[in-house]
Amino acid sequence: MRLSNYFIPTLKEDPAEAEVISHKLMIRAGMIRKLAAGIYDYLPLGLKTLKKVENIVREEMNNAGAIELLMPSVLPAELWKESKRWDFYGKELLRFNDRADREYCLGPTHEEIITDIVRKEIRSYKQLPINFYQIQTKFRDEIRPRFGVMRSREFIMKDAYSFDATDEAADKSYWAMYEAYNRIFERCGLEFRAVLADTGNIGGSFSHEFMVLAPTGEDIIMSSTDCDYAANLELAEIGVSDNEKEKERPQKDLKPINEVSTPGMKTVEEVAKFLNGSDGDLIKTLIIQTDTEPVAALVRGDAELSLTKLRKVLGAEYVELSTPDVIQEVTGGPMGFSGPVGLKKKIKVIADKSVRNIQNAITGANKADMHITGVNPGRDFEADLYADIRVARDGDPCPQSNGTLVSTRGIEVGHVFKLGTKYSEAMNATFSDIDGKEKPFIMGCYGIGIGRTVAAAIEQGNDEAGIKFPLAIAPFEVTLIPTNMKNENVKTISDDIYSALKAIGVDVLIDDRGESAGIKFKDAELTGIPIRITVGPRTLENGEVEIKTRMDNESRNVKIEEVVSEVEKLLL
RNA sequence: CGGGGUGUAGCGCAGCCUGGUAGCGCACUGGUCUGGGGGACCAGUGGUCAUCGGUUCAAAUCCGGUCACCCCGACCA
Repeated sequence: MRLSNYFIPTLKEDPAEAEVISHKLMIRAGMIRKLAAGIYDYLPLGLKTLKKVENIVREEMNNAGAIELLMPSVLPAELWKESKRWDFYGKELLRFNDRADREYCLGPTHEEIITDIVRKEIRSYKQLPINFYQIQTKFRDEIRPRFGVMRSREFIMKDAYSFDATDEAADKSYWAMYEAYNRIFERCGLEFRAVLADTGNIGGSFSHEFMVLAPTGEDIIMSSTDCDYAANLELAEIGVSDNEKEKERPQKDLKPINEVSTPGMKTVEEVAKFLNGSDGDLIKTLIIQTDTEPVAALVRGDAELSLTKLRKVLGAEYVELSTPDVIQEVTGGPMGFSGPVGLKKKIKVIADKSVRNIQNAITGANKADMHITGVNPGRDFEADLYADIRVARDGDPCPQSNGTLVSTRGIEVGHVFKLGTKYSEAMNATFSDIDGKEKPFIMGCYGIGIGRTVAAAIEQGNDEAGIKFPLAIAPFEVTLIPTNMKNENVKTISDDIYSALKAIGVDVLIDDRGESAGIKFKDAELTGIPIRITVGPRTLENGEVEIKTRMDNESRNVKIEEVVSEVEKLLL
């Protein structure tokens, strides 16, 4: 490509609207422009990068046996009503009506649509397994889009859906995708990690997220120091700690319970300080609303309740913090003074396992401005269940080895789910099995955010000068810079090298603008093209040109005749 | 949806408090020089000051409504 015939509108200054580095750099490098909140134009350079990622994804999906198709992005309401997600998906689903007042939405994901295709077309177990995928624009009306294409409303996603006859076969499909994802992100040149994840409102039985490691990531990953255990913070399990192992806890000095006045003190810190205790001496009692009934969740004062873990423990669809009204009704006291002793209503009490061995704890008294000291689990109240319901922290024991958990930040670029029969049952999608019986398909779904992968690569690779793209997904492999377009020798040799590289299939951009060398260098660095060849009178005197690699910013001079073979070596 | 903020030339910003000539840097156009790190000089182009209304002799500036965008939070494949 000749830059004089191309379009890369770079910017010298950071755009005011951008906050994170990838967003700033994508705008500055002329890859994207914003059209509306969370909606972006991909300019040529951005599109080119996107296509590189898409091609890697497409190749690996095809290798893994998945079959590409394309579904519409405007979807009729009927299918969404069948799966009940028309009601459950909420405001993230952008809905509208056509001229005949029929209801539609813009597709945020396509489980319903693919299930409809499969139930109409696949009759027999003999046609299974089958895995369809597409690379397509999605729309999710995010509450708060941000960080450019990392969390946009309209975005390009690769989504795949597997259909199997048996649970074992479905597991096989799942792990095949898991492996394909590993290859995809490896080929993209990213540092990433697959971690256990929550299934969220897609539903299903288990899932992994593929996280690109970056300090600016929105997600927190807990991983073990001694084994390969890694999970999203919200559901990272906590191993049994030493003090939890002691079944025979010392029964000394159990104090009687005692009501004390704690005027106006609602937070753990305030109460602990007032009563000369530490945060860990408190048992925090949270009243949680579930699908069916309110429950009390107990965690140590220095810990944080994980709603995700609680939801799993309860087997509930939804859990959320109760409103003050419900708290008053259930506990008899106002918000901020709840405790497990003397609850007004008999409700289920779920305690974190770390609560069991707290002695002489402080809890709310279920009365305004009152707390109780000397509370002992087992003596003063009994939990219906002790379980792991708190959020893991750095240094917590690993659930699978003797290691400890450490936190890292990541950007979720892919997610694989084993769905089971959630959609096939809801939509009556069945096949005839070998025994002649109609059975629902066992499904899996697998997503990759294409644009987000590009942004994540930039978050991972950048410096003061701009982007450092991994070779595989860089918009161009090589940029060729003639430092002075008025110098005939420079021009001729540049053109020769350009033609030679093109002839062997190298994706090369020649900066044949009449700009000064400085501007060309700045743009080359900003756009992150991995290999830069500089042709200028200085090195030409010795019959040489300069080769510089963007990733390590190392440069050296090579003979003109050797440029092509040197580039070939770098591309290997 | 709650809290905060911003809208002035293509981009980044000043001017607003204290009402009276719309300004700076970059970019852009023409020219001369320069030619390995966003170069210099000369001459230019470009704005309904988001929008609607109010106050005033006079509004970018003061007041109110609306819209858009950004940040924090809750939320989130």
